[in-house]
Amino acid sequence: MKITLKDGSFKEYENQMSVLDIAKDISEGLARMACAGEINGEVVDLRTIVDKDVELNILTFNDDKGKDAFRHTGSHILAQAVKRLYPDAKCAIGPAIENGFYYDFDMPSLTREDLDKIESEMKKVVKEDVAITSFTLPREEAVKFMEDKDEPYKVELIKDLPEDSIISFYEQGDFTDLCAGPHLMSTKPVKFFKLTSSSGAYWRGNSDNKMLTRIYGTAYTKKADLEERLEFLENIKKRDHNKLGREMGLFTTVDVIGQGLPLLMPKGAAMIQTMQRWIEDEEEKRGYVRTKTPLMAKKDLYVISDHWGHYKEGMFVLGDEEKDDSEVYALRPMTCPFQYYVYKAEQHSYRDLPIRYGETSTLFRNEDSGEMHGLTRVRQFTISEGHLVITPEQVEAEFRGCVDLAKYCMTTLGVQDDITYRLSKWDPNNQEKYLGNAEQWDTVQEMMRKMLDELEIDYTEEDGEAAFYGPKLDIQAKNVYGKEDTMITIQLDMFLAERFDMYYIDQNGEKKRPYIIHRTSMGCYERTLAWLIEKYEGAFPTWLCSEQVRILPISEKHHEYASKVAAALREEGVKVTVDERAEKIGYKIREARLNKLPYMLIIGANEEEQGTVSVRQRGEDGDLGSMNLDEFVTKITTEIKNKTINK
RNA sequence: GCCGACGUGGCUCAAUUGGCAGAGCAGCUGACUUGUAAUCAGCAGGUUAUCGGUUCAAGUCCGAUCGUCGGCUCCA
Repeated sequence: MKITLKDGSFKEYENQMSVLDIAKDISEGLARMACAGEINGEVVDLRTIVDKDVELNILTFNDDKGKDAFRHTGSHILAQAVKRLYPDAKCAIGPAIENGFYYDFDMPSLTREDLDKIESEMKKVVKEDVAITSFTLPREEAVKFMEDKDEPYKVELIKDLPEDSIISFYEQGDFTDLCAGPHLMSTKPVKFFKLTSSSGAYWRGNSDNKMLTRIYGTAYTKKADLEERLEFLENIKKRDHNKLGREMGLFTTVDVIGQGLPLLMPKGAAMIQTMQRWIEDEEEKRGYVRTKTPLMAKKDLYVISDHWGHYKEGMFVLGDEEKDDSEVYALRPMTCPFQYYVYKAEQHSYRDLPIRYGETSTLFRNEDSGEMHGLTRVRQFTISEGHLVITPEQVEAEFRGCVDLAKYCMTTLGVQDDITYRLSKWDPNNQEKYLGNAEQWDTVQEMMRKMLDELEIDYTEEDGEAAFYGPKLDIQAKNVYGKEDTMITIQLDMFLAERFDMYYIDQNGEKKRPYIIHRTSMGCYERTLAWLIEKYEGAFPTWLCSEQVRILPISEKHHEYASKVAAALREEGVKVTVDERAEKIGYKIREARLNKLPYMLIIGANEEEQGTVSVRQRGEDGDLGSMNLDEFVTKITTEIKNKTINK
């Protein structure tokens, strides 16, 4: 047989061989590093026997899939250690994940001390160099096998597989697990690992099921890599918006005000106001008209839109349905129907369309108590929400316009490389969650896919992420911990116009249903602020800073000139303060640097005499030397006007 | 909502494991009038998240509530 390798070279063998043996034949070094194989693009075990011509790639820890195999073995070592220490624990599942692995057990919750003990036991397992072997059983015997071991979760998993399945197992010493593999040949290579945390997790990710105990860990082939990872985890805490944003005085929370209700402090509010003014002006340039609609409405409105049916639990409802149904109101969780009634207040011709409504819109959503997080998941938030009422012919151009605006926003904020696009589709296996039928969904999803392809946008597709009234293009970003959030959304809605009886009069004088695009330009301002804090570690682009320049007079003698400089800058719209405290210049500079201000102007006798300012930029080597005042004013106003992203 | 950890001046942390709540930074007052990352001195700041319990005695032990965090579930 002929084995073609990744580099194009090939090897010929007379007899069948395992992937590992082929690796050994290539080099002993490669065999030592091998975690798995890849045959014709499919991941296989090192034990897999090759008996015909194939393309073969040996995967090591340097390959993502090799990493997964390595860490998957890590999760089995964890399970073996847990079963030794807690024989009553029942195993559920234990996959490799990005940056590590986890394993779910049905067992009492664990403390950090427990994790340390498990870690020590894992070290023993590794040291024992336990050989890992695999075997298969027919489904029925596999069920019996796991029943005998009293592993009910495994039994359930096997029973879910087709009747005629051959079930594969991996065995390492006193531990055997149901597992599709691949795995390393022994426990020995998994030397450098750490159990990072434990938490609760529902069996099969369903909140109706029992909560299991999940243990998270990570593993590396080199000690230095593990240390680097742990150090990284320690360091990102410093950028966490929830810590840094509070430290910097951007926002705070108060127990008696309540969960998910952050207070934006003057510095944070100033930043959000800057973004809001920018977006509102930009939208106006792009043909948006503004509405200002109520923050609450009678429940009847939400009944028409069917939000009442889908999300009543998530709304802040005022009044008592039992007592007097006509007096039941709810704080608005979205703006759509309000803007629809703005549309409906007048009759529209096809000539009026597209109509682009925008509103800086404060919304209220009664999120579950465990969901709230800093500024990213809150109960009251503000988005630049918009609804485009359009004819079917305009869908493509308007969708393109929305994407363009979104991209413009991301680029201006300097985060264009940190985002991914997701086409959020309905869940065909859960149709009752959505309006309309399969045919309608297929049509509109296909329409979106086509538009995205034409725009050459690289996107993923995901089932079950759509709104109940239509598919979405979601622009996603990850926070410092790698957790993903939606920053911007563009949604194609094919049902609500019908429900609200919206129409326009076409060329023939007939009533027609418009399409509606729901979209945000700046998603949630709070969430965007959080994202910027983490992205820039608090050192924001100048145009976004609540304090762009701080003037530092050397002594009291220069206060007058300092105020003159401040006035000149303020006149040009620069956000400037003067530090008039009787402190040494070194002290003032230190503080301004810790505050991550973009510019400091140091002012003393020299500057006053020559009508200059001594400019210091944020960062190391920030000293820009002496500049004429006019020169600096031009520099900073240009920077602000151009929304320059300075490093 | 579920599992777990945590909650001490504005911030960061102490309090010898149940025995007088304390320090640094920040703040205020005064002196110093300063040239590119911390001048000195003094003052003030607390019902230890809240409520209840155990105890001669509670920041410390127990319970409830509120909040924060790590996850799960959810996210129009």
